[in-house]
Amino acid sequence: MKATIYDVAREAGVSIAAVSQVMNGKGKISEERRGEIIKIMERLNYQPSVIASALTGKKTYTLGLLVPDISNPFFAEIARAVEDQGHHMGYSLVICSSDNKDERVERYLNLLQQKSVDAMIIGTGMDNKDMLTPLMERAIPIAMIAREMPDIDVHTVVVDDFVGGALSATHLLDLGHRRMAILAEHSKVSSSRERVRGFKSKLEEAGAQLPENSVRNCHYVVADGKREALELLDQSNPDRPTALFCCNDLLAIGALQAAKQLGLRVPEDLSVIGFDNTILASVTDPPLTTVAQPIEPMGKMVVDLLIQELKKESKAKQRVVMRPELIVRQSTAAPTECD
Amino acid sequence: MKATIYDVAREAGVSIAAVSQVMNGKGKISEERRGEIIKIMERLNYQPSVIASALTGKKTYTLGLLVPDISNPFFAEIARAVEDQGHHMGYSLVICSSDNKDERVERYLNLLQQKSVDAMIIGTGMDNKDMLTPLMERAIPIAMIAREMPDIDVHTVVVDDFVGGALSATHLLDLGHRRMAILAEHSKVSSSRERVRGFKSKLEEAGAQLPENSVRNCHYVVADGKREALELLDQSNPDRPTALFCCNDLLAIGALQAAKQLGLRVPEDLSVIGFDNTILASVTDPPLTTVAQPIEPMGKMVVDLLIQELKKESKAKQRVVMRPELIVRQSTAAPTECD
DNA sequence: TTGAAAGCGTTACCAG
DNA sequence: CTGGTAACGCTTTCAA
Repeated sequence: MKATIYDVAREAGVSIAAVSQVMNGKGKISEERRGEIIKIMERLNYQPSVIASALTGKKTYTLGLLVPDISNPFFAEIARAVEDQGHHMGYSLVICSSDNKDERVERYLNLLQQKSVDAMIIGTGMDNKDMLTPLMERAIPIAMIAREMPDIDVHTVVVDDFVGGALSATHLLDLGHRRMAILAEHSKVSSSRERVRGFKSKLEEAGAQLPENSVRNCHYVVADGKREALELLDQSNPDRPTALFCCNDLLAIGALQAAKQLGLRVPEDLSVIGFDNTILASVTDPPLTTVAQPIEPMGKMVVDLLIQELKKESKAKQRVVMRPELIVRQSTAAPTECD
Repeated sequence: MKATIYDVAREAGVSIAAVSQVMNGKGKISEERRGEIIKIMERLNYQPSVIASALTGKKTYTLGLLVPDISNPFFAEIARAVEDQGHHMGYSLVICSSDNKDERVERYLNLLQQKSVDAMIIGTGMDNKDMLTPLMERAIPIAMIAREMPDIDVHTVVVDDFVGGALSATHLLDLGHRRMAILAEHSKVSSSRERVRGFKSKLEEAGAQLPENSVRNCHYVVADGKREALELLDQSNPDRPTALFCCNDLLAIGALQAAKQLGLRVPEDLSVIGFDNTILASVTDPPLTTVAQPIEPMGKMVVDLLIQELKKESKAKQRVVMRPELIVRQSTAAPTECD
């Protein structure tokens, strides 16, 4: 069996208290004893039980990460950034994919609580904001990443989605597009809503108008994006858009596939713009113009915020907004007029 | 504060043992009391502490997943499959990215032990097989996924990598290629070694020969693949290969990028074949011919194997080998002769 | 049926 | 400095 603190104490001929102290560097122990004890710990290959120490009120050194889908490259990249910084600070990560379903969110939230994670990072949307109140009552630090929950006092790390949408609109307008449409995520996703808002606002500024029914809400998967794009690009529609703003790279890929299926060339016949700048954007055909989020800094930041709160070094919840950046690749170009 | 079993007991006017029993459905309790207690638990929003119950010898209901890099789409997809099945069985997942570095593997292995995960899923290679022995001594169930560790008695779920390599070779040979090269992963990765073996064996069967120095070991990132491909495709080389077999999709993407940079058309001037059939393969330019692994069944299988062992329902370690499938897309074609 | 009590492995307080 | 010892929240005998 695994060696316990008792084994070490017995072997060293001291009390468990002494052993505990050398582990935590607390209390006073003679250098001599300390050295001996350490030697014994090594010999026995003693590994203190996180479980036991957590029970006495200490931390579990575990963070929960709730995202819609870890197999979505954007969230996988977020997870990696969070994992790295967490690991760096001595924390490990349990990941949960919610599929944007409230019931799954709730289950996972409960589970993570029962497992006493030290803090929670939430990158998934949810309709019912009350789901977080139990956590807040229990004073479990919470941070949102790439997503917001207004009216709730938690840390938040986001990119300026409004600006990201605006950036895209400006790019498309500059290129000469006037008839555009949007592939948005599920309406419960705050970031997507903001992107749409930013995009529209620039359009209005420029006097351009979105045709009726041209903002499509999709679940965040490729198939949905494709289906909606297919409808939007329906040849029989005289007002067919010349450009599509997609609220994430996956949707953009769906749009690309739809275009290919319809025999539309990108970017000649249709411009497509994505969001997130995941690895996908760099490998598509053609490579995707997209709005980049600074994923790594964002991941690092949430962890820092949370750990700071855990150490009680911080008082107020912070909201940090990072700058998006338009990455122009080859899926956007001036529209070729042919009406 | 959080309600404990004591709160419930006091409120219900019973002993904590009674409460414990209704939670675990053990022992005998009158229906009457049972109902009351349940009511109280709900009223108090009581959530038993996994930590505490784990300390008394029960499980933590947590699985560790060790992969090279969670932001690599292949492993992200694996993680999702594992998470789903785990969640289904009541387990959560802590993920660890090793970057294929033994020191990181070791750190994580220790960490997961200290946190008392119930079992470990390993999808990362390691040089030093002894790292697993402490786990085995402590009887922590281990399963390898998409990777093997010979000489070690653990569950293993892999695709038949040898066959996958052979499939690729056959495809390329049928197309008429004779001069080929390979972009392999780090030599410590068993799956990659097998793929190379399978590929070579078919080549030899056909009397084709790999030129000197044409199996390149790369770390598993795109940049490496590109750099090596650049060398392999060096124009000044009269024996420049007409086809590249890449041991994963990421490497294939690197090859695609190298080809583009050199002005080589794919598949006309160069055929490229990947492995894994991640989402990446379907979106590249051109879409990638690749060998598919049944990721979801594999993820489900490891979890089942492990849980089965945890329940002591199983005796021997199993090794399950699944069938790879060649997915032909547009990155492979007959070579155009021009020597 | 029910409850008292002994752990599980640590931490932390408090006397020596 | 050092060692007892009471928690921590739950499970599990063992009596009653």
